[in-house]
Amino acid sequence: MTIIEILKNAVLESLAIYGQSFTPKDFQVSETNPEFEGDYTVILFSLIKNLKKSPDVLGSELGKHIIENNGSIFYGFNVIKGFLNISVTDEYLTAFLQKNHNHKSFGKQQPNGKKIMVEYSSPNTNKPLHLGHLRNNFIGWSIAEILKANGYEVIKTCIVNDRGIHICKSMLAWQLFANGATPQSTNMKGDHFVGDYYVKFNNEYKKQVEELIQTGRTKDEAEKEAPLMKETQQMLVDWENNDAEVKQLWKKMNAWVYEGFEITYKRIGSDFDKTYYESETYLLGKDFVYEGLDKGILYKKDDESIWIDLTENGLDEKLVLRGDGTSVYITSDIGLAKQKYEQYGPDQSIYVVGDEQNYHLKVLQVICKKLGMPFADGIYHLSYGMVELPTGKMKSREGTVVDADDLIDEMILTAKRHTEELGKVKDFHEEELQKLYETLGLGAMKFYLLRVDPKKRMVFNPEESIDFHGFTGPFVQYTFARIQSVLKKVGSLQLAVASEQQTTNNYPPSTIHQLLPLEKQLILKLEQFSAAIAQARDELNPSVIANYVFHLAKIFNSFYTEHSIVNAENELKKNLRLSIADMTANVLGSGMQLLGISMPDRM
RNA sequence: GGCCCCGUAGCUCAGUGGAUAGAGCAACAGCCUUCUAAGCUGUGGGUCACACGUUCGAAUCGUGUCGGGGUCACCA
Repeated sequence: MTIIEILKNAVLESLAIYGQSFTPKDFQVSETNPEFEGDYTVILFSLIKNLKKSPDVLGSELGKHIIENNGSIFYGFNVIKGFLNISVTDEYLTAFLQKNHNHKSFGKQQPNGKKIMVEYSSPNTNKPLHLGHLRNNFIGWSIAEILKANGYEVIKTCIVNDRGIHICKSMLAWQLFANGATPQSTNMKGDHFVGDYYVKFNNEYKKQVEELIQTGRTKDEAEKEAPLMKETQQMLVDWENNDAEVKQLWKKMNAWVYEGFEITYKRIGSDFDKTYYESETYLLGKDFVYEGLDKGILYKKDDESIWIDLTENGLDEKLVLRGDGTSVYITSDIGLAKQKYEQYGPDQSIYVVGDEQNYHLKVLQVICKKLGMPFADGIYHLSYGMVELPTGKMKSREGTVVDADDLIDEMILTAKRHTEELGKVKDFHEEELQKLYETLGLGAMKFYLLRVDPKKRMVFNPEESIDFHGFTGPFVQYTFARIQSVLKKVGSLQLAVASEQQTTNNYPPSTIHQLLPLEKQLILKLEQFSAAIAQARDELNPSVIANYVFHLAKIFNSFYTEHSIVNAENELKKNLRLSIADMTANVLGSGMQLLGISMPDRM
């Protein structure tokens, strides 16, 4: 149990003396504002109405009662206006520290038997990944880790959008303009190579449309009649008819893209337990359409197309099958959702998808519900905001995207520059250096993208490079490296002995009441780690963890500057501070691991 | 136009019913003979878009206005 939970229970027990029943939701407990004495605060306003007591009287009575019955945990209180401020005893905190400082998985929950699927990443195979994909990947990966830390079994999945008209565009452009060039012959990364042909297509297509408009066509007509568009559509038809030549080209170009993606995914540490390919799933979902038709949930229009009416849900009428019997996006998505459920039987299925698809995901869930799918209620759209540039949205077609590979390179280079300027690791071998640059560069980038609430849009300014100071990944990594340095200096042997002494022989009573403010603050903060993990799960929000580790590191750095660990006043203090340092490093390490960020021992 | 999201310091963001609204960056002033200065300490910086309302108490909840974005495809 956390201290806040203990305090809440203590309040409830104390309230029982008034003969009324209360629940934990009837009052709030928060951290005490630093300007007042105390560690945690019970807010009394919501209670005084029912009890018809003044805040002062209620606060005093509660405070007294809580301390009488929980003397080993709480020791002093004051009541100011409607706030009851209570202090936590040093005994409790030191005992907590002794018990947990060496506990590597502190804060994490035991398996709870529930299974959650997390779908993220979902790239298109016609262009390389950009900054928006990075945000998606980092959020998805981190959410999976956070769920695991809360005891869930997690299956990470990815649906690759490897077919459709947009894929044919780059295929056609390659056929027309490449003269047989390959990633090898041009020495390019496969996904970038293919992406360039997608851009090429759009440029040429635009020219054709403009020419047609000059001959007097409307924009709509021109867009439909442009030869490139007609050829693309023909190619899609050929693809669906299993035309050998088209399929072969498709396979060849997709292989190039996968090769490129593989490199990027490996660098950023994204991985999946199961990858679905749209080319294999796009035909799914037709069976339920005919079922739904029989049940009268769906209806057919004159042109044989099949629809569902969602107007009673505040949505529109939605097409689920074209007149020619082919699927649309929503149909295969429902089919895939069903397949995922049949294959893995998750209790919940989280879709990490951009907020521009809010409507689509809403429709998906509503249709599944109407069709009586058992997994409908478990669908959850983790809707994250777009990464925008100061000039607005990133648009592939206008070349205003921040390329993922470029950004990663730049981050690693910046890490290298900082490291060389500081010159602290001159004894590192080339391989160690390279690893360090990656750890720091990726750490900075992941932290930057995860420290913001996923739901919110965020602005990235390419002119200002991502920082390595302040509220950043490297700041937390630096704190960790400093601790490692201290622990190394003392030697792991001594630390082991120290912790053994502490658990077998308690501190003499005369010394335990003397935690210094920063020591106490740190232990209190460490104690809140499990609450942070739980909050991150409740909100499906990695930024909770980013904020937590930053604040912990911040307090530690103040402590580190203020008090010497190795040259502490006496052996007891030294052991205490070593335990604090050790536990801080452990918690920073597991917190950052939840964000997909690794820690260097030196930097 | 309908529906949805957002508006907090110069910039990027926390805070979503509690005490005098916080960080980081940027600016300025200090701190390395002592465990890593990618650090620490301090200063300045706010009409929480605006108005009205609910409440003992509102950045937080409600209504309206203004501003920004998304979406409303037989694209994915």
